[in-house]
Amino acid sequence: MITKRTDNFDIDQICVSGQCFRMERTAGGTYSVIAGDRYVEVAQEEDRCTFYCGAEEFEAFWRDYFDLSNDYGAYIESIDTKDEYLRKAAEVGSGIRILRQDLWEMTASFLISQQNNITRIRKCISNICEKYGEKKEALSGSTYYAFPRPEALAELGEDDLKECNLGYRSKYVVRTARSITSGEADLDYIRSLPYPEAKAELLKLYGIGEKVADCICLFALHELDAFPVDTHISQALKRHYRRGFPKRRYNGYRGVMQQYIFYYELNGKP
DNA sequence: TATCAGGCCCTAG
DNA sequence: CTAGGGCCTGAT
Repeated sequence: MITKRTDNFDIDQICVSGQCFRMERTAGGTYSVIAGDRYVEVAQEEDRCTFYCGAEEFEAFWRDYFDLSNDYGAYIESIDTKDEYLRKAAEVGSGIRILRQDLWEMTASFLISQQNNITRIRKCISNICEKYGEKKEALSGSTYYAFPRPEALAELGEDDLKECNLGYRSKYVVRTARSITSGEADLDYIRSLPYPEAKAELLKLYGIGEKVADCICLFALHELDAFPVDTHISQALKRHYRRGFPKRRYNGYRGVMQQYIFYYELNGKP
């Protein structure tokens, strides 16, 4: 295990922010995090976090995963002092980080997320992992399931994932998995592209529209300019930004502001 | 019973 | 190009 001082980092806020679906509070008050085929537990007290993994693994993977080398205080300080709504939202969600998650896992996860609620999204993903993912054992001895590779889902029938409660999204996931294994879509290539081109490639996949593509860009490709607009964000923007959200002001990190607003709308209000 | 939840696809006009 | 119906499923 390794303990780090962490500013503007709140593991609970990250957990409920809705960008990751395989992080949860454990009985012991720590958080379990599954990313691809990796697993770690995190405990936080104030501004000190303990990661239950070796120092090498922390440096090689989890530091980047949690975006710990980035200065979110600077993002928050840049907010327009006259924009009380955004300042409040950022204050409430100041511990949020934009994680660097796996591209395939985010693609499948946000295909599932559409017209769906977070509780059920988590359930769907957990079902898929248990049915098609590799069973693994953590250092602590607890077992978990890795997220299945595209190959494992590509061979299914289009409706087979309905058994995992995906409903009509089943064919979206299966067809997209097939596009990837067939080489029709190349995730390594997409990863190498700048934001607009990467988004355009993602939009070619069956079941991926504007909102889902932006979520994938933000949470997997770490394109901080991606600004996913869902029903909640859309309503918040109408209420607080009649003349449109000042995207220009936050050029380069608009997606961070989107997350503060999203978190505030869903979890921040009394 | 109807509506909605972190949309997208497809078809008409 | 824009509007609108249909789609799985569970919660309210």
